[in-house]
Amino acid sequence: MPDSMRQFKAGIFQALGHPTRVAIAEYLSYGEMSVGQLCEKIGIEQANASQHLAVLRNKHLVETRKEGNQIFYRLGDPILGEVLAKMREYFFAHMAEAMETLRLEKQQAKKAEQEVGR
Amino acid sequence: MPDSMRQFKAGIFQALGHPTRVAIAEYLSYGEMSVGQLCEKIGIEQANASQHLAVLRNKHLVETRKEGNQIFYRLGDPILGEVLAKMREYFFAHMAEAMETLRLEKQQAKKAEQEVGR
DNA sequence: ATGCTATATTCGATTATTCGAATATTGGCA
DNA sequence: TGCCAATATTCGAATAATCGAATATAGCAT
Repeated sequence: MPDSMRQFKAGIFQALGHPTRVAIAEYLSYGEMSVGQLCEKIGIEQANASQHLAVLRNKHLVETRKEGNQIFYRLGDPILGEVLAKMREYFFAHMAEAMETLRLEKQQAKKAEQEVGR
Repeated sequence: MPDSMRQFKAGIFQALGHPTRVAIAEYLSYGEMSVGQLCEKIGIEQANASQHLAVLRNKHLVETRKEGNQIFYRLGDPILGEVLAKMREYFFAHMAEAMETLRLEKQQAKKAEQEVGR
């Protein structure tokens, strides 16, 4: 496995390595959506959505369709939906640990805050 | 899907979002390996390997076993191997495009270098 | 043309990742 | 005990990712 392939795969993982982009990918795995719809569902600002969509576009993970004023996004390959499904499977298998991880991270964030404020 | 779950998933993708860590995960998907073996196979320095392994450990993606002087790593859950397999599938389906993406990125990197040097 | 709506891009400040170098830890062995 | 090999951690500098604000573009209606 040459390094160029690893770079390619890592690039895809990295593109999915942000909560907002996971949310986008999951919504799109159920069907296409306009940018506005994604913003509303996820609860993010338009510019921010565009930026995250640009990341996904640059890796060719999503494709677009123009309809009048708006742009509809969809997953570029259903395999990505399967990857997300695998991750869901993993998530449920590790639910408890997941919660623990998140708790610890939140706790550490709080501690760091305190240290700054002190 | 609450945001905490997305954070958890994104954290895992992000952990896999580096070529070296993809390499580590792929080697481990075939069986356990000591740190030294990983270093040799991948061609990285010991300290660097330890840092990347720490990232994977923090997300509980790998587990360890001590044997005398050395520490053997393995994937924490075979589902991860399946995720990697899906990615391999994706990779082969998009081989040509993958090469193009990498070419473009390399090209842009070169351009950025020139601009700095200028 | 003007204006309006949806989306994209650029900019700058902040924060997070990454690497190598140096240092620490741990286990076995003389 | 002292030493060596394997692994981990810390530190600092360089690079990359993130966000909001501002600005740009494109399509449609009047």
